[in-house]
Amino acid sequence: MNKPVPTIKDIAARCGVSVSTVSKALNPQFRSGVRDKLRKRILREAEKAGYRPNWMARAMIKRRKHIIGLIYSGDFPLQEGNFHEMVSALSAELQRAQYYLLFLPSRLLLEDSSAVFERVDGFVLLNGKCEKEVLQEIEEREFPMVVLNGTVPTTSIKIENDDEYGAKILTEHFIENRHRKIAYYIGPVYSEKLHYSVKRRQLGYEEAMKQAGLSRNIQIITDTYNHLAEVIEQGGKSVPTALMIHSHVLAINLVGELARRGVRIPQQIAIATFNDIYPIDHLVPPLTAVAIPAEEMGKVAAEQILGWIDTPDSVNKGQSVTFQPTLKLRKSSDYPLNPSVKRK
Amino acid sequence: MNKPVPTIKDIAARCGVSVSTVSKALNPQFRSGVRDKLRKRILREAEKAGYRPNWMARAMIKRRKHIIGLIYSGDFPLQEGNFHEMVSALSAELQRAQYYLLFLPSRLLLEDSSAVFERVDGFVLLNGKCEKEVLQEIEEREFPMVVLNGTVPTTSIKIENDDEYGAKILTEHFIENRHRKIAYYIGPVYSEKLHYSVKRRQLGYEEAMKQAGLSRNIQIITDTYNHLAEVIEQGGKSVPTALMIHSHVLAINLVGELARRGVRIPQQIAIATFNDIYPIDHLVPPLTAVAIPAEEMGKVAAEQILGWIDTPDSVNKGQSVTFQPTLKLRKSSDYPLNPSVKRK
DNA sequence: TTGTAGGCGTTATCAC
DNA sequence: GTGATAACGCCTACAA
Repeated sequence: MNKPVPTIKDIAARCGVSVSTVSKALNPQFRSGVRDKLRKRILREAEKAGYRPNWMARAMIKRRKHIIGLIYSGDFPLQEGNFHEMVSALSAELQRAQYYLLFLPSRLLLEDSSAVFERVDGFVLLNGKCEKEVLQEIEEREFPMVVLNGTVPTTSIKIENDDEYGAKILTEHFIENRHRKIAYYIGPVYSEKLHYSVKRRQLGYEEAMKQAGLSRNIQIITDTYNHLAEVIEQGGKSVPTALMIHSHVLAINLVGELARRGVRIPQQIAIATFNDIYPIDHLVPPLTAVAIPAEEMGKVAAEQILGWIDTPDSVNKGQSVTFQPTLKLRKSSDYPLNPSVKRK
Repeated sequence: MNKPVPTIKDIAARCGVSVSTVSKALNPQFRSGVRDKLRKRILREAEKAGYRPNWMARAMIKRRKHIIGLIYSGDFPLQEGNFHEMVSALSAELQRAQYYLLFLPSRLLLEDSSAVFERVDGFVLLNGKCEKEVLQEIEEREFPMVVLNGTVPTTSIKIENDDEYGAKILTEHFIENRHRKIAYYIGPVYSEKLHYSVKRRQLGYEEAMKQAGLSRNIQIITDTYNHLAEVIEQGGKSVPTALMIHSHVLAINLVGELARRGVRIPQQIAIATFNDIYPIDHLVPPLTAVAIPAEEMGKVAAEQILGWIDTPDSVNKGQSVTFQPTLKLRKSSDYPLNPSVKRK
């Protein structure tokens, strides 16, 4: 805590040169401007002394704080478990450029926005949830902002995941395995406002079904998982043979219930869901899932925000980078159905 | 983004005084040193111009970055849902002192600790999980650190929750309601390493049982929830009438299963658990739970770390502030048993 | 009570 | 290729 940190002055003194020479030697931007031999000597000396540039002094001159504000609002998205991977990749990538993340519950911005704006060079908005006033101020001030994994009415850069596509390839996977009675299970609908991903996935599902000529088999299920399990156990003509489940939480509950009833997965019912996160691959059987490239998304978010900060003029505001999710195939859906065989 | 921000110089010019006078007027530490009338004029002018002190310039002189590192390691504690409340309160309290939180996955510290140390005035360690090397370096450098809600071998200040006490008052609540067959349900034990709270809560439970002369009724259940529900449904002499459940996740699963089987809660079995978080009070029936004062803990963490930073000498290292949880009584345990009535 | 001047650690400008 | 010197915005002895 109290060790005297060597400054550029100390290094200069040790090498018998001036501070400006040391500064030039240290900053690679001045390719020339200092003799190669001298530069090496200075670098060695700096290394030896454990010199580290004082970022505050640097920030003051460059007007760069090297800090990005990570905004999130409301409760932590507990169920949306890709949060951790995304932010982890984001912070790792930022660190490579010596940038760090400031923790910003959006309330902080509501209360004293100036103090926040003063401290950051830009924002990453998590999950795309944010109060309107905050968004508006960011846009007005023309602050760099990247929206990570969410939809929000803004002209900032957006990093998105193609939910529709994910549902489509998942449905197609079932179709390839010769399933025809494929349903989309979204669980009981308690409120009018569904998470936007519910609709997106439905679109992909319906598109795949239509393309396969299965429009008439489109079925959206809103049962409780207990009841649905009962229905599946009893079987019958209208009971689906494959289930695309909206949330992994719902999937886990249903699988547990089916297991209790002795329903075999995937033989009696093939199952797959979204978000490839723990404990999905530890269930019996492990669950097939649409995985979003969370790390990649975090990384790209970092690149985008840094790009905007570095060259504000050449930034393409309002653009969105969309990622294609992939299918993690596991036991729960691994059962090619033979359509010629009648199922009870 | 590009508006010229007024500096102390501008204010000085407008008032026709020197910068140092403005500085004195602005900093309340110089109670005297400037005429009251002049100070007011300067303050008014500063207000009018929308002056805000440049925190970087200030930080450079004062050697305070006004930034606290929030360290967390490994995966996000999905199940430990008090995270959000704690951090929210922490950041709100820090903001009042113009301090902000830097997001620090502990990996960042492993990779380039100097860069991190340079940027913060102290640390808050979340959930008490952290790599040894990191902890060691923090201690060596004598950096202020507060451990929030976790046990960790360190000499820093700790903010803890008295888990043992929580289990005790919960058990006593059952006892007051004339239960005698009170069990502690911890769920299937998959690995050798149990979360430390499992043991802590067990201690509190056993103590309360002993004090009530119920030592012989102590029962730790490690069934799956499906099987336990079956046992409860069938009833019998050895089946408990009250259940303290270690995790709210387990509780939710069990309650769902019991409901499916038509077991009445709390009449047939009284239930209570830990962590008073969503959706515990939305279940049917709402669940009694031991609530930890998450917000209070976050707030105190802020106070402690700020105190350490402000007056490093007077800090009581190694101290721990322990909070008493409280019982949130709800329907799931609200059923005074009459011991004279034989239960099936 | 007020102002002057030096310094915090760095980078940028312009002489040499 | 190198080195004074002036910023950056603020704080704080110390002098007036």
